[in-house]
Amino acid sequence: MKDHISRLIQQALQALISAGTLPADVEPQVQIDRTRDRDHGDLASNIALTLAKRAGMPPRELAALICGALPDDATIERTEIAGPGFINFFLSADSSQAVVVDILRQREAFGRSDAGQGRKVQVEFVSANPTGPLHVGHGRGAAVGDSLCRLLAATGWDVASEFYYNDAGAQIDNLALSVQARCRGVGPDDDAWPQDGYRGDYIVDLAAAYLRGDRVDAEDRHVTAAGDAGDLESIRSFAVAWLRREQDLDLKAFGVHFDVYFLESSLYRDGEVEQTVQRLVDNGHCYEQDGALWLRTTAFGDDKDRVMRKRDGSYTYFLPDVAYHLNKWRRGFERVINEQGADHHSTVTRVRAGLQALRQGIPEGWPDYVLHQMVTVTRDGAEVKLSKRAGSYVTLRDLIDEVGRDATRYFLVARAPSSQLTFDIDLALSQSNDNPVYYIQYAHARICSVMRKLSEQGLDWDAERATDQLHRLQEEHETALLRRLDRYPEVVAGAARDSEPHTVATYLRELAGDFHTWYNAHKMLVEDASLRDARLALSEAVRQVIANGLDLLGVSAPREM
RNA sequence: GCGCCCGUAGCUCAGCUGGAUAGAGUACCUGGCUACGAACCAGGCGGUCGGAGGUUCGAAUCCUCCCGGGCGCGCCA
Repeated sequence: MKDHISRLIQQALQALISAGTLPADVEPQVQIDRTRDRDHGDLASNIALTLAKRAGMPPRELAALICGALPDDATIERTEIAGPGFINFFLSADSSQAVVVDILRQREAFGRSDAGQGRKVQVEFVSANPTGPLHVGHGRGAAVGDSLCRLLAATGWDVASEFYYNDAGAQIDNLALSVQARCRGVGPDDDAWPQDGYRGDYIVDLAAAYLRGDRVDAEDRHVTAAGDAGDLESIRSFAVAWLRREQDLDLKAFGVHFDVYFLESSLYRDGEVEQTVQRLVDNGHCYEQDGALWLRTTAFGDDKDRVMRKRDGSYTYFLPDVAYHLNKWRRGFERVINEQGADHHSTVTRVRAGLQALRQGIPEGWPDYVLHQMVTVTRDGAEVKLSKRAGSYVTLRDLIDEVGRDATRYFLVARAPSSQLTFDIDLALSQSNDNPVYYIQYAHARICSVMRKLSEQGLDWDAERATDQLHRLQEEHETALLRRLDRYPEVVAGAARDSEPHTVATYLRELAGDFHTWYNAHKMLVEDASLRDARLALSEAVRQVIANGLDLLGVSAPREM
């Protein structure tokens, strides 16, 4: 609807330009806003305000000219010039109810678009190293990243999700040593326990599984334990596979899928790290100092230069990161979104600087980053900091087990990633209207239930009768509900464009609220039977949009609760 | 000290690339169940948008400075 009005204004402006009223070189960016106040109509444009100066006339005068030049169109009931020069559009009743027909025709496709035009986008998220169970922060990354994938797919992008992990660095050595110590009966509090060794009960389970000679089949690797506590190499590969499997199970329980698991070690194996160093050196951006090889990232906006190759000859994590992103670029992703915890924000400038230094024609702002802030978990008003299994942090598994997948996903995605998030376990558990996810799911279940009950009484609604009655849905609550439904495609498009899945969560809470309000005012059986079909059609449209929206968040839409 | 994020109603948070009288939930107050889901609804109370300047027709939104909180500043990842 917004686009439609926008086109009409464009036509009016063209007409004014042809008539010589407006200079020919104006390039109007027509902006249409939803009005907040019903008195201001349905849609409003500030076009006259922004063009007034160029046109050399007062905004209200220009607004009147534009209104006069608008082509005749059935969707516009009337226009009004208000305030400093806004043009308010009052849409005809028929046009606002048309959204119901649209939704019922398009079903799952309602809200989807082809904005991405099949272009390739990659979303990398979670990317936890296999040194322990996933924690709440990973959970936030998983919820946000997966919803981004769903949103991008829904808006016409060719999406690939990816999980990147380091299976060979110092952290993994540390893990292997911890498990080895445990295999030998050493405890975390003993003197023989490795420095900075991993604590947490999972090390105990891991050691036991290793000694038993378990076989692990993870998403991307399969390993059988040697069972020999002296074989550190074997322990290492087993521990990595074992923890990867545990993470996979958590992600699966969370409803999150990855198309590709990318190993940092493969960059070394395939020579891509070496090639990257060589190219950087050849491009003249490197220098040696204190026995290390540095990259002059300050030439690309970083605040200090970075070491690529340490004195001992090994590479810092920074270099494989650059090699990894070059690899992504070569795979043809014109858009890449890296979803990470904000504690890694310093890598953003660094990786982009490294990519610029490669001179491969990679755009300056590539790749995109979505950085999420910290998550704190509270119960009974106090912060929860520990879990038995992981020791020092709350695991994703803890939350899924305690409050369920749906509530966990909703809560972790419902806030802007840039804001810190407090996960209130008591709220997530409560099955009441306090809890937004239950409130939304309840609306869906309630509609299904109503349809079932009416069907049992032989009162199924009829699409033709509904279409005939629709124009009579003009009561205040129904108008609000219809307007809300009409906004859904814009919400989805905006959430995908700006990488802000939380706007979908907010929208659904509001839609559910509008529905409950409206429904309670119009019980279908007792109210005007001549409107029943239209009202049931509207209910079904609401149900469909809730289902579509929840699907984008990876939250289920239950038919009964 | 430097960089990034945040500061909006008592509380938890929205506020769409600047737009009209700043919104929602919750809490609190007042009303509403012989009804297809009351897991609900109607109304009320509640904010100098952290502070001060600036940009402009217009600023919670953009710029500068200050205050407060978080995170990061390693030849760790």
